[in-house]
Amino acid sequence: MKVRTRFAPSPTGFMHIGNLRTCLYAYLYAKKFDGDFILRIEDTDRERYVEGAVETIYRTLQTAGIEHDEGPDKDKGFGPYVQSERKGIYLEYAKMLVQKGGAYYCFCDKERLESLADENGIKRYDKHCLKLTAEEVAQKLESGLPYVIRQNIPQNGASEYEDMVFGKISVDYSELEDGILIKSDGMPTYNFANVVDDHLMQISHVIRGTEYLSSTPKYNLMYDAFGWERPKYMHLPPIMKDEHRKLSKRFGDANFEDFIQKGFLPEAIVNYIALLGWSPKDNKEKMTMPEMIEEFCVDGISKSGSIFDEVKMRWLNGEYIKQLSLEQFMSHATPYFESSLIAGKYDYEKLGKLLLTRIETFGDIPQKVNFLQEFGEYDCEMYFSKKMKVTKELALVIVKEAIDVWGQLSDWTEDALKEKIAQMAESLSVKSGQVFLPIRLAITGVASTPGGATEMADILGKEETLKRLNFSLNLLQKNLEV
RNA sequence: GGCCCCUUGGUCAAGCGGUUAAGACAUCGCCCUUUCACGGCGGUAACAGCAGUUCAAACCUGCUAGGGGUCACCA
Repeated sequence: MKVRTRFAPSPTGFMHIGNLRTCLYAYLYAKKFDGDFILRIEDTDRERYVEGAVETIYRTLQTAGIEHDEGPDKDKGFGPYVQSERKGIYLEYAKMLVQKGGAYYCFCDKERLESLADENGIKRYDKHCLKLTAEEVAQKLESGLPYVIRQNIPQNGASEYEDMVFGKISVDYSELEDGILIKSDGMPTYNFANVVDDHLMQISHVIRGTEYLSSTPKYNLMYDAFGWERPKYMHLPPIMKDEHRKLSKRFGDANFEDFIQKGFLPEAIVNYIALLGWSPKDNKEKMTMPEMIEEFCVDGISKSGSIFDEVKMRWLNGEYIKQLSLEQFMSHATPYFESSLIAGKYDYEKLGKLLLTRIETFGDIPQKVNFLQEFGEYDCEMYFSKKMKVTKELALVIVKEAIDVWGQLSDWTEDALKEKIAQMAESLSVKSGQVFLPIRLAITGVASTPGGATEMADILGKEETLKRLNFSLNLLQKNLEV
């Protein structure tokens, strides 16, 4: 049988990392077995529908590098792929299920349903309308009474199935409710639509979150009642925000497009989330999509939830950035230079060369380069370095010397600047590191810079460099007087 | 609360009855480097607890604890 998996999001907003991972695994599994990956839009809840959400789904899949074989935009004969456009199909099948005894019409109103609440406030339907005779049902239908169609779950027994990651799952029928299959607005609920669609679309493997783990027996009951073959199930553990909370859309957590905005590379995000809840046999961490497809395997999927760690994703992203060519790097980086304080000033490419190995996300760029524009009072304690044997007193001497020596320099190039530093070190009889450190600090005012003293001086230019050296000289003098 | 499921360092995780219990991120230290980084090397740090099965248990069983999921005319 051909492997066919699907990703079936509901268009209720953006795509968070958890959704994307489910989608990714479904894709990887299908591709691993040369199967089809289908995109289906589950929009049966009209109240939660969010304008533009479908576009977000397409966009996200595309930038993530996940290509669907079938979907609303690619009908391969199993469409429509949007549930709201399949309304008639569900009703037809629901009626069929009623015929087979797997479902029944229910006319109970809200008040009656409310009265069913037990001491815990949990309402369980009491099969009240199952007792209606065919004639009574026909009569009520005729009179235009609002109705729903409910699943008829056996009173006794248990349902069992084999989940690909969790193994044997068994649930007692008594735990299951006669859930609504067709709502009073004629739309199916997820519970019904997913079963009908998965069957009609010949989905072989249902891959979704663990929230469905214990309701799957209900779906199996329907497959059985219809006389359909059950699909294989692969339930995935959740991705957590922290120890207790799941990543949630509602809270605006871990939105894929936000990360792109923050300067993450899509490949890095996809690579990272693939590793949340799954690990390849050889424990390799950095993988391309084809490699993931090759390596993907169910026994590598874990059963417990994993906490989303942005720090590690940043690291991985940094690894991806480091392998970019300067040209590729610049095309990503330029917008971030443009949004920084140095927009329109300085040589982006010169900075880019330095930044390439020094940032983890492109979003780091502004704060790494802002000092070029923003220079003023800073903490003189930074001059003190036990390791380099630098003190504020020594720094003062060196800055003074630099103003003198660099000030006379006409050939403002890195090489020349470097040469002068060597000279200064010699004439002051200190190590060159003891010269570099104070100068770098004096012209930048920050502890960590995208490059060394001469690189920074080169980028700043002679005039600005000298201006800053003088400013720092002053600052140091004042600081030492007190 | 009922039911289903889960539990290896701070985090992601390997492990499938016999291991000095991998690796990665983070953290710490050292080295490299002329300063910022990159890089290299090393350290700290884990089987939730208790019983049982077994010559032998992180791996099997049971209980306890903790955590998650579910119990909608949401998906």
